[in-house]
Amino acid sequence: MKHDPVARIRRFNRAVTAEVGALDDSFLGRGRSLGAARVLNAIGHGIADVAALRAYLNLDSGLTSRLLRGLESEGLVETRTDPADARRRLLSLTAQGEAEYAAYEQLSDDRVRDLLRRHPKPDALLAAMDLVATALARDRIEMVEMDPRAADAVHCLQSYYAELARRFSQGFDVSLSRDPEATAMIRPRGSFIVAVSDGLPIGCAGLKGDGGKVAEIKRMWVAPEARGLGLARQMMSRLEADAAELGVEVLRLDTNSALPEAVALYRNSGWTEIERFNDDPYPDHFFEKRIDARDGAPA
Amino acid sequence: MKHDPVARIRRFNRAVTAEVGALDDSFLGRGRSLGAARVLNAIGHGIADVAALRAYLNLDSGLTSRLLRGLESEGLVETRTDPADARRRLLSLTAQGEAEYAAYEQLSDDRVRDLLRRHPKPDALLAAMDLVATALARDRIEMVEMDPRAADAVHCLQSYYAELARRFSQGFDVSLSRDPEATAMIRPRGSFIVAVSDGLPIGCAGLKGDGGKVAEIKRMWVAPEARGLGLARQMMSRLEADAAELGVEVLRLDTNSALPEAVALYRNSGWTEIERFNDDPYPDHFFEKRIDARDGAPA
DNA sequence: ATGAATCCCTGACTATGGTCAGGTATTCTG
DNA sequence: CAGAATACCTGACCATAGTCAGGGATTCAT
Repeated sequence: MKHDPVARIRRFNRAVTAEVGALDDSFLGRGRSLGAARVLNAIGHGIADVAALRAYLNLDSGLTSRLLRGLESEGLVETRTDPADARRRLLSLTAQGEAEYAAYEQLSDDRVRDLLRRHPKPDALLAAMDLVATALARDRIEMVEMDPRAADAVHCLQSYYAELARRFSQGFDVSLSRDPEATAMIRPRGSFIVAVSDGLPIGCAGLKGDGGKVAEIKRMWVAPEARGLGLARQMMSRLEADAAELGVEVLRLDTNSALPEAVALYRNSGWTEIERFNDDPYPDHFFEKRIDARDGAPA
Repeated sequence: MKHDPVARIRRFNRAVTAEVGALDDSFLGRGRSLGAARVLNAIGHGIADVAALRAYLNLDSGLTSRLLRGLESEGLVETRTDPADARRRLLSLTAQGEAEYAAYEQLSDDRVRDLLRRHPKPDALLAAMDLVATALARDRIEMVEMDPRAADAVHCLQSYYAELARRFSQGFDVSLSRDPEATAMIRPRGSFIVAVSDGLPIGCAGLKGDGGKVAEIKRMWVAPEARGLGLARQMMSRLEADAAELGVEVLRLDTNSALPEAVALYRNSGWTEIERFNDDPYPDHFFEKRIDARDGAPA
């Protein structure tokens, strides 16, 4: 078969390899080796010491030193010993290094913008790229606990509200819903989890507590390109563990039949349907789950 | 902005680079350098002489020779001089080479199958990959004239029929439509064009003639992931040139209002709407275009 | 305070990919 | 048929990426 999945993915690989190669070549056009360019970029991206640089680029210690010496002698990078630990060395770009870094960024930005500008459906292209990137990097998805007011969290919450507005026939207005105050989803009262795939936030879920034995799960959302990977379940079990740690014994949540995937998830992961427990206008399904107190850290 | 298009595409690049790198590493696990592995694979894929190999892998003549000598001394590749031109050398795999080639194929197939098997929506993933690959390779789309019974052409035609069946409220049955005989779309009576992006056929269009001054455009189709790139227009102008070469003076075509993109294309590219000229049950719009006789090759 | 661990460096070495200048055999062109 | 062009090869050379052993400075642990 000529148009089977394997042939299609190989075609994808060839296209993408050619693209990456072309970008590398344009980097080479700036007269520096790829290794040196990668180091310069890493430092520009905020890698601040030699150990972090080695880990980030997966380089041998000797090679790292040599590349750094090269960039130093070009006047692009400065090193100084870490005042906190004189064995360590801190890295920074000189003014000239910043300029070179900006030039590299420009090269890659130009390619990206050109690709998008020339495409008839840039949004569809971006969505497709997100889908592929998430699929390829699915083993490297991280669950990060953060303040729900942090940028990545806000990004997820806004996507969540936008999706509700799309799905609910009557629309959705956050102010009408019982918006949990941020501090109720921060320790010691609760917690907030964001699923991050290589820097891009692709899902969130919050545990809203008041210090008592009952807490609520709120704001469960997974980006469209990441659905089906079991992320909701993972975030949920993470929140259950957090709840156990915080001494919570009963979890509750409300949801809406316009979100059938969510209702199905709760039904088959140990939740029992209960009576309405609030007067929020949007939800029409209510669930409860009793959790085992685990060996959580004492408050 | 953190979630802007540039950041998303860079994330895509990182994910894909990591994937390509991992595949290269697994190739390296077979104890051969990447260059040698690439040569072995190219020969396995049917590259049959040294010049084609150089062009395909974009290698220097000296390097090519050295890699070939290496593979020869390992007993994986055989070379013999081309009987038709004794300066040329023909390449082939030995039995052992075939086995090694199959092992490399297996490595890459395994990764692909694993990716698809683990993904919740393999069809969506493949469609996304096709979209990205087509966007990246859009400058390398080829217009190939071929027999409408060739595999790539048949693939396009079947996709076309399937799409009509989906779009027409009454469905679509090829046998009811005036299916042009293949030979009417082959020179000297007509021609058939397939748009190919790195091996994948992504569009087709046929010129159906009878040797006279009037011919018809038939079977214009563009794959969903390639729409908006101007392919239909390109194929059309190619067919017009072919028609001029074949001495055709008037082109006609029929189409259906369920295909508004097509109707719009014809309206704004020099076609005039005319009366129904056949009794095919499906079309409801009919167009005509007078073409200039060019300096086409005399039949 | 002393030995172990760490961080980073240097110097020696290797494999690989890549370039370049010929060189030989063959084919094409007029 | 002579000279130009083509196809492939060899040998010399280079830059880069990468490995490895060891060494100096510093910090940690007991």
